[in-house]
Amino acid sequence: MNVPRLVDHDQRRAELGEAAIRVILREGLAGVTVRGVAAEAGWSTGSLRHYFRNQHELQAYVVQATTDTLRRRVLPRAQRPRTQGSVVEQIASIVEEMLPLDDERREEYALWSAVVEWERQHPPEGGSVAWNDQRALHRQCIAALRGYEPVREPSQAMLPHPDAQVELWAALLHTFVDGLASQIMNTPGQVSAGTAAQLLRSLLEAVPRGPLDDESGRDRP
Amino acid sequence: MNVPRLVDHDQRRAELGEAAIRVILREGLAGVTVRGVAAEAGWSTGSLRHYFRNQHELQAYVVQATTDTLRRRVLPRAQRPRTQGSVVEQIASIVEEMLPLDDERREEYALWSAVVEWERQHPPEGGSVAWNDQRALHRQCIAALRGYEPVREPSQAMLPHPDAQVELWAALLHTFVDGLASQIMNTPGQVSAGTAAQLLRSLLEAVPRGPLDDESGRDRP
DNA sequence: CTTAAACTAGCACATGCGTGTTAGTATGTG
DNA sequence: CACATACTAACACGCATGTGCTAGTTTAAG
Repeated sequence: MNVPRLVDHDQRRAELGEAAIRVILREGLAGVTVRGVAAEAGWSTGSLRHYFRNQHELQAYVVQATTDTLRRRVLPRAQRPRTQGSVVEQIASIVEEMLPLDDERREEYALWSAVVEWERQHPPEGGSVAWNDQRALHRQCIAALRGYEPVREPSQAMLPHPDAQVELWAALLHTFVDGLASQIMNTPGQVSAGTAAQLLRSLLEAVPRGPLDDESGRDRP
Repeated sequence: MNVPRLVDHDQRRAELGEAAIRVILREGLAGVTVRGVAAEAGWSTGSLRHYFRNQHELQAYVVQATTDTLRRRVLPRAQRPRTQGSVVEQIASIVEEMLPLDDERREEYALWSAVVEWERQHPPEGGSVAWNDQRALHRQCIAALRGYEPVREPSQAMLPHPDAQVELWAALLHTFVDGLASQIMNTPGQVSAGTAAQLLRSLLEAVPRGPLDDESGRDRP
């Protein structure tokens, strides 16, 4: 039987995905058009459409690829051990990985925004992936701030923490960080990276310490 | 001398502005196209372009009109006196006027978003009007929470408060409220109006009370 | 080498956009 | 009534988009 050239579809889609991510960084999710991505990848639209039947499929794939990329890049960075500075300083440096404070993280934030935009237009059934990931991260941070050991299995952080104060302050911090990121991007003239970092630390200082925490009075005489 | 029919340009522009606001509510600022607004108003594009030379002029006018409308609608509502409930409850009900908790305020939030989007693309020289208005509101709220009398002149609230803690917590609250609004709109499945209201109250409870406040221990036995 | 299948490149069509132009209409003064 | 002017409606052009279609090219089995 005759068999023609075979192409690894998954690999071609991945190539297209990378081109599409570059387009998102330049023009946002709305710029992810069939023509635009094909041009960015150096293909013709006809070729592209052998791997994505229409724009919707293309965007859906790109959003999925973006989510995976972000999870691989940001979450591990937030989990790398930090030994310097006070507890607040350590937690702050973790949370800052989610904030658009420099070019690299501004790019990542633009990618998160594209995911959020897509999820707003096409609500996923199991709830927002991006939101749940970020909530888990903040939950871990607040738990650490209150003296709890980090969980071993990352999947455990997806579940509510038994300490209700951890849940509450994780929500407060998560909301605050979202607002901080949004203000840095939308009104950079009013909120600089420096003020954002300061505000973050002020909020963390206000988190009530847990009964297990032995550093509550650390900086006081 | 012959004088043809005269039309009140300002009034026509205002008519167009109202149509454009309806378009923003339906499709966002990007939906404010010459054709789209003309159709919404029941005009032809040719007529519309006698009052707005191009799309930029149209959008600039609409953003200005929207800002004015919002200032007239939201700010006074936040200033109406509240006598029931604890201080936290009173402040919460003021701040909630800024949150997209019901259909009316969701509409207003969509309009604010359009203003922010415009200001991001065309940064105003004196800083973001929307941002400064909101910061002043939150400053007033925190000041009240710490026992200060409300200022007489609304323009005074645009200046920093002498109490540094007021400035700090106004910034924290402002950021938090922005995040809350963004989460309600972007991930409504995760953050409902009810949880948002609860989170707001939890944050307000955490604001340190000022030396002038005589209600600090109000709810304690 | 032949050939069937997979792939590629490009074109065509319909739609929607901003904007410029132009013919036609309404209106108030003379 | 006549007319100059403001206004209205419609069209035309160029551009970008999504999507369907088709002729040509590559590849590997027979």
